[in-house]
Amino acid sequence: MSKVRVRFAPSPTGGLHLGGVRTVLFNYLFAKKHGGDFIVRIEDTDQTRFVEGAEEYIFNCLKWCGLEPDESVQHGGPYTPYRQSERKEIYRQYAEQLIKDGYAYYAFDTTEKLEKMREDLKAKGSHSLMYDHHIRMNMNNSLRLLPEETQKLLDAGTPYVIRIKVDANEFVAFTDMIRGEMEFDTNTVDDKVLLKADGMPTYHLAVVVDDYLMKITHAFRGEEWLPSAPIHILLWKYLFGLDKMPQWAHLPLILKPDGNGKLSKRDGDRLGFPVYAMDWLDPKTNELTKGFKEIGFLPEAFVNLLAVLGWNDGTEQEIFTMEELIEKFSIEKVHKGGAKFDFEKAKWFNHEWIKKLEIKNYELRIKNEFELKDIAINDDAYLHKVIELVKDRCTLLPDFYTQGSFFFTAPQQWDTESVKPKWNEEKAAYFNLLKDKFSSLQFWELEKIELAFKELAAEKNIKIGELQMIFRVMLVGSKMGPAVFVIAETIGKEETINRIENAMKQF
RNA sequence: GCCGCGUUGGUCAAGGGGUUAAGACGCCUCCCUUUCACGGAGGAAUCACGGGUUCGAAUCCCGUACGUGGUACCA
Repeated sequence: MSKVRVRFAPSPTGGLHLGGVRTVLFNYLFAKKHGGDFIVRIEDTDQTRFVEGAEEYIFNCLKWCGLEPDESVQHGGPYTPYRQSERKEIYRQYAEQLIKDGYAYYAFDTTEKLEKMREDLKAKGSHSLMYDHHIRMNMNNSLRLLPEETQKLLDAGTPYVIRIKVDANEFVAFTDMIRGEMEFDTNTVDDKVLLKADGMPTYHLAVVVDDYLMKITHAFRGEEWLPSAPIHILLWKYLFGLDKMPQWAHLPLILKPDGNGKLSKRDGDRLGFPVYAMDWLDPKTNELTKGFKEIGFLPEAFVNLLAVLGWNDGTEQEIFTMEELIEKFSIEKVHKGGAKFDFEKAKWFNHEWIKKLEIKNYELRIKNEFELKDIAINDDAYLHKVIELVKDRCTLLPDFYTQGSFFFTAPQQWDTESVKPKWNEEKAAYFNLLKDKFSSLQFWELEKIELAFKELAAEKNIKIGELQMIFRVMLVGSKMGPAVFVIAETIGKEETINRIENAMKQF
């Protein structure tokens, strides 16, 4: 098996959204499955959009998901530096090589000139507004200018960009691992900028140069890159040779649950669910965007739900561990079409994982949920027992508080609405006797409690069902929770009696 | 506008010439439980449209519609 390297280039301009995590995940699964290295490289070629702290944030998200890279900006690696701003000179060198070989050229056009060019084209009714072979000889670039003129402009320090020279009437073909044979007509691609006026490369140049230097064999990215794939193929052809080019896979998009379009941060805000893996605080705007981690998702569930959004192993299995995903993942089975994100189903995955996962894997986080609400946990074994009792009814981690708080603190409010119609002298007498009967119990065990309760009910000839409901409200405050005798057993004899007494004062 | 990609229930999806067109989420009904869940049993709901090819099309081909992405000195 050949060595596989995969690469992911998240934009460091903000949080890490679902689509981004899924791209990394598919990279990761593929690399692990084929025994390859997994590289994460950060794109920071646009300094105006770069946000401080984004790299660390991305790595924290990946770590939480269990997708730690073998090589990265943070950990260092054999191909340092990984940060594009630190590789600036490398890119320039290749851009100039292209010019020398006649595959690229200097362009001195100002922004205003370019705008005018596009307006003119529009006015003429042209279908395309591209800077391409049709118009390049009308523009201010080294193809039209005499060599001396070009040199003069360069010497004078005139701002310029380097553009790729795309020839007309050619076909560029490549095989996509998901989509199969792809073919593009070069007449539909323009002379893209490779090196910007500030000396930074565009994505087009950087991705090709980095993939070559870092010996990338497989490159996964979102479908939005498909239209610019021919530029990348051409650069490979001109610079390093097509035989060294990595294999491409263009992943489908994750779409909004309602309406249409790519899922964005705004949709999460609008529809009330997170779009980022973890909380992201934008240092520029001080705006906080909620993350899946913080609203109470388990990383196992998060990874699972992302993996099966746009991929399916052909069986009915839906719950996968990371190990299973690595074993069963196959890039050919990734879908071509985008998928709408469904938060209800996402929650279902979390519920399944809460039920399935060993408690010790998330016990600390539950403890934290209680402590946030001022309930101190000092008995781990007791907490363990409570988790076991309520986990079937918890979807998100904070549900453990709403479902389990009464195991730690006595109710302050009671559902008197439900109790009142059933409450009378007879029942009051029953519960007074029950208290005595409970306190005389030598062993506080489930069967003994239940037996005592039922015996007394039979003796007094009262329906057990009504009594149970009242008993539950006494212990819990409302009509919820696990079996009532289990609750009584768990909170203990003394506490049970106290709660009966307290509640009776209210009824 | 131009170019690319896509389209199986409300959503995720299996199936890729002959199937009663799987399964999951959600929804509804019932059972369990005199609580809320979990669990169990059922139910409603789908091949975008129009032409071909074929004995036969969800499946292959061509159009159309719709969606989506690109069309930046953003990635």
